Amino acid sequence: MNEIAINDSVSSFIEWDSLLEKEVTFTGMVQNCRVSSWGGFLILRLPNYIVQCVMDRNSLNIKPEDIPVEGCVKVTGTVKASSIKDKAIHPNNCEIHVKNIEVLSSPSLEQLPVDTTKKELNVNIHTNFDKRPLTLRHPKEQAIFRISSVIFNEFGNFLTDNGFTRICSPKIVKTGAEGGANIFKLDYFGREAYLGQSPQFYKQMMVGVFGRVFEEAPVFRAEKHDTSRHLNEYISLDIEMMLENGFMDLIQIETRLLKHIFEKLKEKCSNEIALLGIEIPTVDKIVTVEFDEVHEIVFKETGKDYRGEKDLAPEEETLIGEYAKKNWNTELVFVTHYPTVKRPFYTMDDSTKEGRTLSYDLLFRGMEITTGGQRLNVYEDYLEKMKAFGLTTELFEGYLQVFQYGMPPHGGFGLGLERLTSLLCGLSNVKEASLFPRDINRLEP
RNA sequence: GAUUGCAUAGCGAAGUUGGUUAUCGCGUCGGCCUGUCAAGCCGAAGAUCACGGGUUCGAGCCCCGUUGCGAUCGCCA
Repeated sequence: MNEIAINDSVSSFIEWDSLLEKEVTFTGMVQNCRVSSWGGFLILRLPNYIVQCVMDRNSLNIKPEDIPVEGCVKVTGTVKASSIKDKAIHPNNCEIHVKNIEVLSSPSLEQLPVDTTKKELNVNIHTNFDKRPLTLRHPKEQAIFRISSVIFNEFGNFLTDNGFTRICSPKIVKTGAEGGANIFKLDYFGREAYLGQSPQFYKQMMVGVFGRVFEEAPVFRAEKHDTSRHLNEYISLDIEMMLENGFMDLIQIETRLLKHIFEKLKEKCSNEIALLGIEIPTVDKIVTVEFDEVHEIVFKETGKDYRGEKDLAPEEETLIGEYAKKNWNTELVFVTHYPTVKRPFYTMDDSTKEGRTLSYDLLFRGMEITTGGQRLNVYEDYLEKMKAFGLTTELFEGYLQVFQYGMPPHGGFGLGLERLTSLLCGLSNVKEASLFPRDINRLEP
């Protein structure tokens, strides 16, 4: 038996200012190594930092040219003040003057398949994904996923602070949220099962327990879409809550949530924001527009007549995004009152507007990032609506039971993490905001 | 499922009307360089032009097929 004292030796946050002129030892990966006759510069990738080391050939135990890019090294040296221009390097106000470098490991390849040492990665999206374990090491790729990580965390932090309880619903399910189409089938001990396309049923059931719940988890879509805004597996940021004032409660809380996330991004990701050269919006108001109004605005502005269409075309979303930026000074537009026929059966109709629902999409920079709305909460209403939609109730018994037990007025929304990340980071394809994207062609790495 | 485009060295690209040895940048390798920050300078190696067939005196380039990939639509977040 060994009794070991607990310490913080694995903490990875470094008080650089307090280490000035002091000797330090760090283990890191070689991001880049620029060799010169007098020595050179070693750019070292540490947890949370990319730090510059200075090598003086005369006082170093090894030759700088023997240090391999993407090798792992243990360096010992003294922290000195500095002023570094490279935005990928942080901290940029100090550097380590090294005296000892131990190479712990080296790549086994003679030549790495892509060059991660330059300012831009400069690869096709296909190569980028094929060589993902390497390409993700590029500072700009790292930045995307640090931003994604903060969004994920702050989504949970904000909701937890506002009385929501985190839930983890099953991903192996008996039925999909829409009735069984376009979902991945799998063998479950000889029975047919599916990968969950949405936590919808479970988060509703949990509203009956906690009143306010959220979940951040993957969902699976078997649709053969092949576009720059679709993934077959993505992270869905979901909430579901009791409503006091109808579905406007959802729009209020989503706006406050995004405001919180954006403010935290500015606070925690200033290096990444500067490196990517992106702008995080300031949220200071809510702009809503009814579904039918969007068709009218698009018609008035462009002459393109989508009136009578039961959904928004991607072109319309882009146009209304531009229009909102120009005329309403906002990048976030809530489009409300979508047609009943285009919304799932659990969506509540607006009793004052024939054929329209108490639901909305949130468009950010002209792309849909959220669908939300008020749900039916009376058992008989479900039976009626499902009949009208041609759905049999048998497959949904496990779900529908909750409405027999009594349910409050409630609603929720789902936010696509990769879509939000890619729009914030100015990426041209949502897959670039997925670590290891799954699309119609890609199953690995 | 539909429309459209692309495939040239490890990576990213150029290649004219079909014409001799396929060009450039990065990376790699060798040499040089006292502070870089997409480091710099000199040199070298590296290509079955995706695969199969066809037209032609001659194909990276034109045609057909196959495979792989990108973009767009439907659908969605």
